[in-house]
Amino acid sequence: MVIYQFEKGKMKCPSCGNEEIILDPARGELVCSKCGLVVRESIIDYGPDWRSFSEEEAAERGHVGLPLTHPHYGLELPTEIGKEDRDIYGRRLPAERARKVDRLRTLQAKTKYLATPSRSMVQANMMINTICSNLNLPKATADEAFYVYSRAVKQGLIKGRKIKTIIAASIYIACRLHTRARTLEEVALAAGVEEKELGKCFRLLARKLGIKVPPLRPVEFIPRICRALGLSDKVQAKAVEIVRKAEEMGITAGKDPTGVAAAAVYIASVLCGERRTQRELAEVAHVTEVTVRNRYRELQEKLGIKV
DNA sequence: AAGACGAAAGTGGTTGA
DNA sequence: TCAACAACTTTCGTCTT
Repeated sequence: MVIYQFEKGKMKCPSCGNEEIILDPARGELVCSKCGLVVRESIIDYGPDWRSFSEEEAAERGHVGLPLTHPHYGLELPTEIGKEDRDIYGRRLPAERARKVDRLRTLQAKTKYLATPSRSMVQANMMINTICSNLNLPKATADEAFYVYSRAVKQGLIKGRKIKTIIAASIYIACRLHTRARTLEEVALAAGVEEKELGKCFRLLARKLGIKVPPLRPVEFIPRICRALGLSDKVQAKAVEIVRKAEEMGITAGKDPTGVAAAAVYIASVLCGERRTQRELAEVAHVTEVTVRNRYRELQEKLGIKV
């Protein structure tokens, strides 16, 4: 994701009117080529900073940059008005000034209290971070999850439900939004909640918060399946190619994406001479051999692949 | 003997009346 | 709310390597 797109000729130097503005990537600044004026600063590319050769790689590697949210309530260093009515030189303040300062002090104490997050929010944030790190999710995804969770709290979706389940659902939604595929099963296990409950809660949150959750795609699972079975990049690339064709033909809709991914990897492993058994594929993809087989057969028939 | 294959029956979730 | 439906799972017998 590039949040700032620089195009030549689209910008003018406010100082000299020069239209050639150049980007200094090291400093993150746009600079006028003539007079050197910094036209724009703090330009940050939140996209990946490695080259990636496939969509999955891009997804795996696209976790660069600071998180865009700051759910660290109560952790920042506060500025406080001192207790004594003295200026920086240690002189007593005049009575009128002292009254004002005192008033400010009182106000600050109140706002500080208001700005302090509730204990439960801090706890929720900690829980989210713990679960996310167990799932090997980057900080940015954990922050997204916290954001979803806090919206759920604001909308009063918590009462009557277990907090843990809402948290798990928030994490699951964050995964989907960040295309870092995790199954309901995995998130449920990591959070210690029932998968069924999690599914219900996930749908509820998505609906009530109006979050459009992009559908799970088989490609998101391929790198992890390949890694689990020690398969080469070649197999991975082949599997991606197969899935992409299948998607184009519309034969993946409505099918369990993990099953499709497993079948594609199975075919790819055979084609590349790194054969794994259907059983192995089924195991790492958490589906049955039969499902692998059915998808495999479909892919083979519809794509005309001979194994 | 292990792996692959496929049929049959059961299960949980979605959809539309 | 209920029935129909598609997809997935379990189970099991047979075929292939």
